[in-house]
Amino acid sequence: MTDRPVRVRFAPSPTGYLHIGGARSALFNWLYARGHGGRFILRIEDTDRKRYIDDSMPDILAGLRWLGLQWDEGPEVGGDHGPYFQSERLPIYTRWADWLVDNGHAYRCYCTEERLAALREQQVANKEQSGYDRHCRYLTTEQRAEREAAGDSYVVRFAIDPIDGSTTFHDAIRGEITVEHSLLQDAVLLKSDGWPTYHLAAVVDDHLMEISHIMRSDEWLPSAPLGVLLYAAFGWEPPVWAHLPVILNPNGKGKMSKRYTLNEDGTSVPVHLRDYIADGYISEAMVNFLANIGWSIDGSREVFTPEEAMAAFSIDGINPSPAAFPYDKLVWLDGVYIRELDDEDLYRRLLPFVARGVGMSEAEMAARPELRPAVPLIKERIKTLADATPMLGFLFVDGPIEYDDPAALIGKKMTATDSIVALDAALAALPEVDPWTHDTIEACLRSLPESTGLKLRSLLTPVRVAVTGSNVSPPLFETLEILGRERTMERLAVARDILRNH
RNA sequence: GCCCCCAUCGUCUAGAGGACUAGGACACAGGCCUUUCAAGCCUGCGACAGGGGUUCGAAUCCCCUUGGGGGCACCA
Repeated sequence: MTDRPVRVRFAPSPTGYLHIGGARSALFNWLYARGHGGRFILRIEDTDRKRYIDDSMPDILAGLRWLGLQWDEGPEVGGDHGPYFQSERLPIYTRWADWLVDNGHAYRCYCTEERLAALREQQVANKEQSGYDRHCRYLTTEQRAEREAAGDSYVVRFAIDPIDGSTTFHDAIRGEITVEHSLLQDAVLLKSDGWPTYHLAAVVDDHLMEISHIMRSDEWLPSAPLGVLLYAAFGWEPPVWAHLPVILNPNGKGKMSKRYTLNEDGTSVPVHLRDYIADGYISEAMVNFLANIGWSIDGSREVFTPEEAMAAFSIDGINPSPAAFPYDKLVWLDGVYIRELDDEDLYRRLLPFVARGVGMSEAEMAARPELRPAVPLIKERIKTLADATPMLGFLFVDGPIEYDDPAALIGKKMTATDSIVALDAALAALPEVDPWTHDTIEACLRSLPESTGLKLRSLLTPVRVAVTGSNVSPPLFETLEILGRERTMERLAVARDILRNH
């Protein structure tokens, strides 16, 4: 069963934005395809018209592309096993549903939703096992004809056989798994609107698209035997099954929700890939990070390329246990990748983030001279692209900057007078600096402690706060060079005056 | 409630009966470096859920308990 050409798929349903867990499933499939000379197929499972969301599909495609998970067949790419939207395959499903009915593996069920609801209610009240009672499975030929003549709507249900049996199949990650048929019910295959349910559509498509390995989320595990039974009823060669462990909330409680979840400290952690993109994580780090959840390249490496991952990836190397989302590691890893970027690359990625952060257009930001030289200064200080804005915002203020708390101008273990002395000294010395470069500035400021009697730290703190508005900043001398002499002098003077009137 | 799955540091993980004094990473703590903050380097803290077996020998195999997760739709 593994000697078939490798063809794997990611089959999202356009009912929401690309979920971080979905992204991981896609990545694992992609890694497997790439590592085994196989094909990675993208199929859109849009058979639920009630939950369909318009901008979901574009988001999913954009997310996969952002991660670099190019699909070999699917939307916008085509392929010879299409169409790749289930909504365009309806005749195929009805045809195979009819085939099952004709061959005694499925039957038409005319039960109304009201009857089903009442049945469920009764079962709950009697504390019986809930599930369809197979009422329509045993209808006589006459009864069926009557229903048909009346034009009653129906669904097609799979006839689980035997009713009291069980099905065992092999999961490539967990080994043998057995499920009692009583849990499976006579599942609906075709809804009354003529559209297929997941069970029918996925099996038919996986077969027709010649999918060799099904790697999908854990939550399908209990119903996997239904798929196995369906393959058997059709007489088709089943694929290799592998159920990926779910990703839990960062606190380990419950799977990552559909929307937002709480971090240990009560802050929210995004669950959609688009939010991570917006927060300034870079794609290379995200791919590496995702590959480390439920799988590892070996016991000692955390950082590796996609090429290394695809070469090493194997299904039986997947850890079967659910994993809490290691958010802190993502932050760290993103910093690692940012530090490895060359300055020009990082500049290009930073541009839109900083522009938006300070309220400029990208064109305006691109025209400003400050950002490019500032990149090497913040490279090892940021964890995400978005971190750059609070760190560099002061460079893009043209007038005087505001100090939330003038007391910040006074360093620890310093007096207001000390700060005024420091600022006056800088104000007096800096005009002499020529040319205005970080090392001439540094030489100038380093000579000041001698005349003022202040320590270098005490001298630089008021200058730093005066110029950047914060006691945390990029390296000061380089910062002053980028800011320019004029704005530097202006801010020092304003700060000194504030302190005098303080 | 019933069914399925899972179980190594706080977290992500390595480990497929002897190489385990249980390795790596994040986080955390301390130190070095230092113009702030980072980055970097060093050190430290820290786990085989519990109980029974099997075996000369168990983190590794089996059983039970406990805990966690998932599933029981005309959703995927």
